[in-house]
Amino acid sequence: MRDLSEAVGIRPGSLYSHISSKEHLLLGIVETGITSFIDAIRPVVDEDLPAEEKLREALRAHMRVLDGQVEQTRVTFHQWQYLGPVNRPKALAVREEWESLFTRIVADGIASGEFRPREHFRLTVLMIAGILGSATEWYRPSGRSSPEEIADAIHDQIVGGLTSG
Amino acid sequence: MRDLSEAVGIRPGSLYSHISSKEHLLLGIVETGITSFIDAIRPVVDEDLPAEEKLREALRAHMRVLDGQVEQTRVTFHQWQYLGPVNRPKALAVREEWESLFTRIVADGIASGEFRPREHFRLTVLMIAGILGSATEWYRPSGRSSPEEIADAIHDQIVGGLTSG
DNA sequence: CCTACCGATCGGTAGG
DNA sequence: CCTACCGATCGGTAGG
Repeated sequence: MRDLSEAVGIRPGSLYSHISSKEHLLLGIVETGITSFIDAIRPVVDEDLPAEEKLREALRAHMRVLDGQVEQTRVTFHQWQYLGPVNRPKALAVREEWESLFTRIVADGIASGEFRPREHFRLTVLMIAGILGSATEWYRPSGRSSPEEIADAIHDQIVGGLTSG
Repeated sequence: MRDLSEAVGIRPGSLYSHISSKEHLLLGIVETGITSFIDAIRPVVDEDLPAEEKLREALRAHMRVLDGQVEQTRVTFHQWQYLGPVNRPKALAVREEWESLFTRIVADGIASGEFRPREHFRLTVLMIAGILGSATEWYRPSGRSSPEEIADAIHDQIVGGLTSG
């Protein structure tokens, strides 16, 4: 909180006329962080597109948002676990809403026959979420690959695998 | 450190006749943690097997080690970032050694023609690492799926993708 | 391994 | 938004 107050140019104690507690501030960062991903991806999910295209556009939307807020996303994806028993469930609820968007894309794709049926279908979603979560760590906005290039490489890997394409 | 001392049944200050500092203790946990994965996976990489089989066995080895030490692995994969500038590079070096095992499997598979060539080949390794890192969060040893089942589902997804198999 | 303690830092508040 | 401060907790040490 001292670092924070210095960054915004006020005294440590004065922060508390803007926020109610350190933890509530963290919750806010996490909630608005995930919400920005949800807002970017949901329109894609609602579109009338083949599942494969939907997944590609959803991944692109994700990477574009990440590109614009890497630091907040690092907090969003990894620091919610330090919330207390009152606020952690709130953060988890929003996170599950985000995950459910990918669940819908994959489930619809299987239902329509575009994707092959999978025994551990929930695992596929966990893997996509895991890849995007880890991308938060290694993605650099200043890197040589654009958000879209990275998104398409992820898409290609998830859809085509190592053998086909 | 107070929690820790209580858990082992000695006074807080007495910990320091066993360890030199809190951070050095963390480094030890991280280093031995990753090393146990490396030790389990390296023999597989050195075997004479098709790349696809190598990847399957490496993933199984990983999930078996994870199954035996979930808590230590959570520290290993996520808490090394809290090490200072002196010790973080040491932890990163071991982590990169772990990652390099998967790099070799994928690179060999591409070289032998078993896997299709990929533009962003390093990305594939980052995705595998990301999936295994996230598995640390959702894997439950008491769950209905064995380590091998999970490993094979991950293998199936990475190799076959969503469409072929 | 214990007793006793240190200085630093933490989130947060009272009163203006 | 500031001054001034609180009690709690932190990693760690001296001396036995």
